[in-house]
Amino acid sequence: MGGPGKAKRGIPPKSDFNSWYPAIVEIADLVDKRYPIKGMDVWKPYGWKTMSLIDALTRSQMSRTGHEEYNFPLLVPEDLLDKENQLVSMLKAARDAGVDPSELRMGEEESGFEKEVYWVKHGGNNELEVPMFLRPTSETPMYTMFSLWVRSHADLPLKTFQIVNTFRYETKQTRSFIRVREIHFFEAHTVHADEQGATEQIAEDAEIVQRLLHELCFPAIVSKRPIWDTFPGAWYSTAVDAVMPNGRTLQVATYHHYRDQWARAFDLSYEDGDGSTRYCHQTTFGMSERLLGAVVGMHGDDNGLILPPSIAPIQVVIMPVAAHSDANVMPRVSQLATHLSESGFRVHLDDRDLRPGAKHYDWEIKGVPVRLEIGPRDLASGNCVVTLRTGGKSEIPLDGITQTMTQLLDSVSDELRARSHSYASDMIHPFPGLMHNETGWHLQSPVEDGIVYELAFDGNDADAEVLEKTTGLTLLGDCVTAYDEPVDCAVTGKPTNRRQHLARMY
RNA sequence: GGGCCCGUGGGUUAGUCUGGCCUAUGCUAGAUCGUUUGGGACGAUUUGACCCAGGUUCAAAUCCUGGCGGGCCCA
Repeated sequence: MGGPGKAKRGIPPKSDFNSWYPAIVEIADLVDKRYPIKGMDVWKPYGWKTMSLIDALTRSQMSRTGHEEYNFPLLVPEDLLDKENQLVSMLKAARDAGVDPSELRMGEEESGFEKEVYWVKHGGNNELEVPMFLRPTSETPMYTMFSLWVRSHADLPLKTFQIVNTFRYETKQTRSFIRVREIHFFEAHTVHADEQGATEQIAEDAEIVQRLLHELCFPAIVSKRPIWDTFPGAWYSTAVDAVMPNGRTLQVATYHHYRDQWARAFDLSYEDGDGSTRYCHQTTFGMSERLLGAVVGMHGDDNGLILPPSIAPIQVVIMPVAAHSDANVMPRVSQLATHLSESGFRVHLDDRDLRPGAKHYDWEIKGVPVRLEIGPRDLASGNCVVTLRTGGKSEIPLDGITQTMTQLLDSVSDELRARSHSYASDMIHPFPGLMHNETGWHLQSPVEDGIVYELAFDGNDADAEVLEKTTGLTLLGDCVTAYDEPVDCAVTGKPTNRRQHLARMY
């Protein structure tokens, strides 16, 4: 039998997030994890459509802001890495010369991506003279070409993007959409005449992210990463972190201001109006299927996914009810499906010969925002029965159904935003504070699992390590919304407006 | 980087410690037929598994070694 309280298709409760998440991505038919390579899932049609709709939102933002889509090769010859290494050592020299050593974290990687790339060393049976690697990101291949394309100030700004697969040889535990080896990656790369142009681009990126988050219906913490977490070659990096239900943060987007550091390494320069040669300034903006991971984690519940209407492959599922008892039901239902579909909604007609309950559960697991049913009773009354995935069931008139549908979908989006905003802010608590005595630094009260802590922090790297060591958490960096009034720094005690967060990161 | 655990039909699970009675259990999913159908239907029939390679042994799902795959914890 199985009453209402029973486990449904083996979905663990969402409160057990570490079990719920991996189960739901497969039960909802987003991916199949059984492909025999760790961290490489098969995208199934439902998951791929959802991701494609996220990509479509991204593409529309790119088009609105004048970026053009490119598609660069997957393979990169090894010798191009030399330029990247050159850049890293240049930066290191610059740091050693001019940067306060307290801002540097010891034992930093010098080799960049080298340890986490996949190598192609053979062509057929022959060993390649120049080995190639699979792109972990596309700075190297793209900037090689940019330096050929950019000649004069008239070529600038160059605003490009691509949505491609990138590869990283992860050795840590992988999770669908969150930590994978083949990454479905969006990367925008722009080239500007000067620092100001690049800075404006960063502001545009920030705005694009906010628009996307609005459509995906969840909030995020936007922080300028600490120096030691800055992307190699970047002047500074800004990261967008979603707070997942278990309190861990998930970095869903980053944008980097490179100034002219990469341009110097790749000899990317242009002739200015006055005939002088200048180095370009660049930015990068990256996102991935982690956006989908955040959507899944943020909105789902014990019954399955809940997809925001903006990216739901099926926005409304229509099903006949008791069609066996009235031959007029089916024609009416398919007519309605056609009507809604022609009005621009993503519609699915579920005319499978199953009992209604079985269908209901199917579409709940898949997170379809609106379900619409028509049976003999509705035929008589001119109504249909509407159920929202966020809750609530009502009868509505079939007259004016397209306007009603728009409102219903909007109300689902609004409800998702309200839920995720209140949930995320519930998970952010004030930092309990530190005290110092002869045995060192101690927390004034222990940190809880699954909580993101907010604090004022104005210290250097050594101070940050105190925070990270005592809490076991990671500092996200300077939140873009600072405190209005100065607050005492959690370590140094100096008043500061710098608002930061400590969290366990994915 | 260090430590620990696991691998049985599509999914999940019993059996592994103590080798034989395993021709491998339950649930779920799948197939066929019939009865059903406004929130997970029922009956009958049926398909389907010991990760791979070695080793120990009269005998290996079970013990040993390695590989591959998966998971957990700590820095």
